[in-house]
Amino acid sequence: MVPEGWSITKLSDLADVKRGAGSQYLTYVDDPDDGIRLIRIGDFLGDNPKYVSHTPDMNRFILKKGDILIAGTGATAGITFEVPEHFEGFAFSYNAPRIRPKSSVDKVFLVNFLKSNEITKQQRSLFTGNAQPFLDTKAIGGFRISTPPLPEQRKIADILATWDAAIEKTEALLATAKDQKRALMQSLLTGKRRFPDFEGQPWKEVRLGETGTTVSGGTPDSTVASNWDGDIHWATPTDITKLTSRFIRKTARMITESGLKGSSAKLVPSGTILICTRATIGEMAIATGPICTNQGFKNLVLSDAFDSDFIFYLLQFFKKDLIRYACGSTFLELSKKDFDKRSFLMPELGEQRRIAAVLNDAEDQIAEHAQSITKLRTEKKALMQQLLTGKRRVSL
DNA sequence: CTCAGTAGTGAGCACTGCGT
DNA sequence: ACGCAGTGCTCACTACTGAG
Repeated sequence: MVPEGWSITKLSDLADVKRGAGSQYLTYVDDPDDGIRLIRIGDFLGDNPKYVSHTPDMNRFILKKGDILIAGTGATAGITFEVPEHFEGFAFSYNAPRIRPKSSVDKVFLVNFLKSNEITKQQRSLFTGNAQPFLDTKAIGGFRISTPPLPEQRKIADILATWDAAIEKTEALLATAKDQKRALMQSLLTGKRRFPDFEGQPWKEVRLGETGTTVSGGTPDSTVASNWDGDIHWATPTDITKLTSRFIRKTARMITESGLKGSSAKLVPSGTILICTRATIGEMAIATGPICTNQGFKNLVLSDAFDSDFIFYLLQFFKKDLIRYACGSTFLELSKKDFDKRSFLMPELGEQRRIAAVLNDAEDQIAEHAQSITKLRTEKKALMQQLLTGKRRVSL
């Protein structure tokens, strides 16, 4: 159903679609000064700069403000990326085709449409390639965009832009909150700043092994079905890296009583700190209930003299010191012996709790902002669905 | 015949599961 | 605790195709 006054246009009529520089054009250089930056799919989400020499051939592959890039292959094929201002003048790679909007379409409207469900639905059927999904320029140019007249496009773009602005503002608040937490950790966990009630009380050097019991984990035999899908939480490092808070409440896989008994996995109580010590080193979480882990962990079951939140923040702050002692050729691993030996200066329980309370507040602030961002994103998505399909019309 | 664009494959990397 | 096997992902090489 096309809303009244709208038309369906192929992307190639609204924008110029070109693949970027293939390997035959690329000469990589080590020194950024010797060339220009090449933007690849990996640069959409994180910075992974690579530089190529700026030969005359490369002039065709230079990004301009307002360009949109799309992942042309791989698992992320189809996701789009707006070229930020500071990417202007960079080159783009063969696997990251460029979409350059023409003047007949509102750029912001188009960007939003390309990010909407309307496009992802179409894309799946357009992928070619057996081993890996591949989007050729013809397929990209064939994306069907339903467009209202320009004034309506602009109005929709304006509305969505205000949501983007709100998201950006909250992201800035989140960044500030994170900075503040870092500063608090720096001053409170090193004893640089003390609370008046505790001033003068010395901190003691404590080995991790002395804070409680260190328990490792294991994997039940995966060929025995009766070991799995029980009601005991069993964590792998992936469960930890996916967390958005310091607490772990559930795990992707669950094991049974017999799986627990038949393996070296051991159940640890609520309040235990689970620390990844294999491949991923230093990621950690606090258990909110009985849980066990695979062998990639050292789990710290604390004695009464230690506050789990405090120890969590302390280890998080001194993560680098844990990583430094990890060794291994295939991948890094921190042994139980080395883990237990690491020592840190710690105050008495009362001061631990006081410090933890301040850091918990800072963490709550961060979580609050992160939640607002998620909420704003969800709301924007719902709004996009309505506005970009013409289900909700704007008044001009 | 040449070359730009296209399609497919595999190298290489990072990570985790699991046997020893 | 150690290291191999397997998986998933991105990047880049290479061969093919068709236009000029």
